[in-house]
Amino acid sequence: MSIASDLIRGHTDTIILAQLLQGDSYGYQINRAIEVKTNGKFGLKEATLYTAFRRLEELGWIISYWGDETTGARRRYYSITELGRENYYRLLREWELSREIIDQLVRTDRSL
Amino acid sequence: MSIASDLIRGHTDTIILAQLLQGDSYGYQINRAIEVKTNGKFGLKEATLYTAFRRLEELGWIISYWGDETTGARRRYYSITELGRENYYRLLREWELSREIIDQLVRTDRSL
DNA sequence: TGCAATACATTGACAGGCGAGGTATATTGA
DNA sequence: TCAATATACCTCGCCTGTCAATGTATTGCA
Repeated sequence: MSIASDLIRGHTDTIILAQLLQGDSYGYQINRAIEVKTNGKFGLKEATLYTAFRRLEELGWIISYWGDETTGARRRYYSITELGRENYYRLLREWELSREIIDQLVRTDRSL
Repeated sequence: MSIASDLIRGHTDTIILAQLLQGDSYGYQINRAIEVKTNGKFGLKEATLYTAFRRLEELGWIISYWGDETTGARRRYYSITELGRENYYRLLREWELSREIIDQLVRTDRSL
């Protein structure tokens, strides 16, 4: 069972920002890290990942630069900005709030 | 601070089904119950609510019937079906799984 | 009389996820 | 040697769910 698109929607930005908070990274590695973290249970689709990078860079939450690989495929690295950091913390709070609300609503309240 | 559309997306069906599991009800009342449950912090938009009813009925997860109000505005009542019940439990399990995964991913893992 | 509350419904715009397709380099093993 | 696999990036267009705006009708109350 994998996570439905609609359940992940709205969290991709936060997930990417959380990864970048650990240090600069590039698309492929970020997705690998996510897969490792979830024991292979989850990974962002490539199209989703790169769409998100474009969006986040346009918002000024991340900036990108090309790595100086002398061998192998080229890598575009991403770095979180101060604005990105601020928004990450905001999104995290929003998640925590909505998690509680959803948790309350998707259950029947026989026990209340 | 209210819940962003993208965070609620994918949960409306589960929320509605959870309400109907408590007994038959109609749109307006279901939304009232949700508002009460969350102390006014959250409510589904009408368009979202009625769109969801159409979708759920088409799926065969709920059925509807007109109430026999002799006074006041007419009410369309909804009832959860056996298929709806099964899917509710499935959606609940999916939420519990995705909640854990998202929770893990939106945080930095300094503590791990 | 006119306003708020109750109650339902539709339309069209919008945004994000993603399947499908594409490019290029390096390694490995049959 | 050369095909397959892994690494690494990217875009187009479809699909789906949310929601603002707008409309209808009834009832009660000031």
